[in-house]
Amino acid sequence: MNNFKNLRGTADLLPDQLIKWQNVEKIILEQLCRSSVKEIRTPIIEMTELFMRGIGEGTDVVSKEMYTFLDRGERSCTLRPEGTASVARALIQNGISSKPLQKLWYMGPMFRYERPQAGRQRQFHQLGVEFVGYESVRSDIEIITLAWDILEKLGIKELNLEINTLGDNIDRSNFQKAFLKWLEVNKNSLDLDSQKRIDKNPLRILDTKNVQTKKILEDAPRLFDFLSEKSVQRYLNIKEQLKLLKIPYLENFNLVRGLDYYTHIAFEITSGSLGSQATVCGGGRYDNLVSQMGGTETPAIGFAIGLERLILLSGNELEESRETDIYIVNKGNKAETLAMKLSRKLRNYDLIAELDISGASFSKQLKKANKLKSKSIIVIGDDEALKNQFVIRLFNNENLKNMEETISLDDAIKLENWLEKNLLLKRSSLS
RNA sequence: GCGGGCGUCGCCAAGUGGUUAAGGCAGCGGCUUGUGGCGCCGCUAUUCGGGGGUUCGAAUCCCCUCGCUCGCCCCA
Repeated sequence: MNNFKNLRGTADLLPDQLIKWQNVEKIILEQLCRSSVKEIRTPIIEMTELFMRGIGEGTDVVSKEMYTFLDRGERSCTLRPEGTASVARALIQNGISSKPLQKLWYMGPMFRYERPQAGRQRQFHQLGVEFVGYESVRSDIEIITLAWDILEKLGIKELNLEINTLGDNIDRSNFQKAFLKWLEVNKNSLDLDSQKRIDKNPLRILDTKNVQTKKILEDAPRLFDFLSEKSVQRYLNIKEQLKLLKIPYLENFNLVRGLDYYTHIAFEITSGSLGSQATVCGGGRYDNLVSQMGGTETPAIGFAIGLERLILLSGNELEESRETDIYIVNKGNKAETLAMKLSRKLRNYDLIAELDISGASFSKQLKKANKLKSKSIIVIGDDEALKNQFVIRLFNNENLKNMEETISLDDAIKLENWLEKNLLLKRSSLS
């Protein structure tokens, strides 16, 4: 067993699985298109510095999960762990002030160096959507609605939307001061993990999973009490609009999220049926990221959906692929040439026409057609080829001996009539 | 980084110290070289993740190692 294997935490996606992926992606893309969100593609590797500054050095993602290496020029490079920082970089670099309002999406692989487990891999895929330049509450709502609708269009049930607000920078630093004071007093009652976070990233202590710490935190100062009037109003406004749109949500004051750049609204959509990796979508507002990275002051909001988890949640009705319309059985020199010409012709009708190129016997080719559940077959041997003809026949299991028809290669009308009658080909698609 | 579980054919899977390692699915060939469902017949692991040890003898016991998987942390 000295064969090659894929790297830990990576996965091959085989043709059978990809049917579902493609169907899911198609539904997503349609919804994005209808919402007038445009695609952006950025490189999957960036200089390490970008993520350290963009995401924050104190975050878990940066401090212990980055897939980082030196390239041949000794530059530190990192496989992107998420998309937002790259998008911000790309916009700044390409002149954000000339296009101050942009609704963007991207889809592709992301990398996080962690121990893999159910619903978590080192290479995984995300759909990300970013509304850049938008600061209104309506853009918050539009983003949440878009995420919600995509999940709904995919037929996913039993989802929970959790929301929280983190306020703006000033709110947060006011809270942090008070919180740190409280932490000093209560430090020793916290679990070890949380103690370590006091210096690195105190906010994250809020969403600890440690039951003991959770209980103690109940007496800690609350971020919400430190919000300015304006921030509170903003949050109340969001809740009101969600109610108007009948999008159910839960408030979770401990929802902090792992990336440093969030401000105001933060949200997650989770599903109980995903096991311990419950989050399928996470997002929030990041009004300071662009300016922090050297761009002009630009508010923005976005979310990311984990595609692997999404696939896990979507129903198996999405596993069905388009069936073969016509399987072309052919053998013999003349027949093979004719079959090639014919297959190209048929594909112009937007039919799935599979040309058998195995060279196997007629019997084998027919068995293959049967296994593929092809709706119809065409048979061409040299006998037919000599007369420039082929035999076409419906191919279903109820009637073994279906009526077949012999058609001349040049008789387009007869062929089209047959296709229209038997394969429900629409006249309008004929060319 | 830390815990638990598991590694027998492409996939599922029996075997738990004794001559040739069940079976099913898939694949290939045939019955039927030019006409498909079903059926029947045959083929497909000198080898049990890898290495070492114990033993007359190991897939089965011991040690090491690698891999997978689930959970913790965190996230998509």
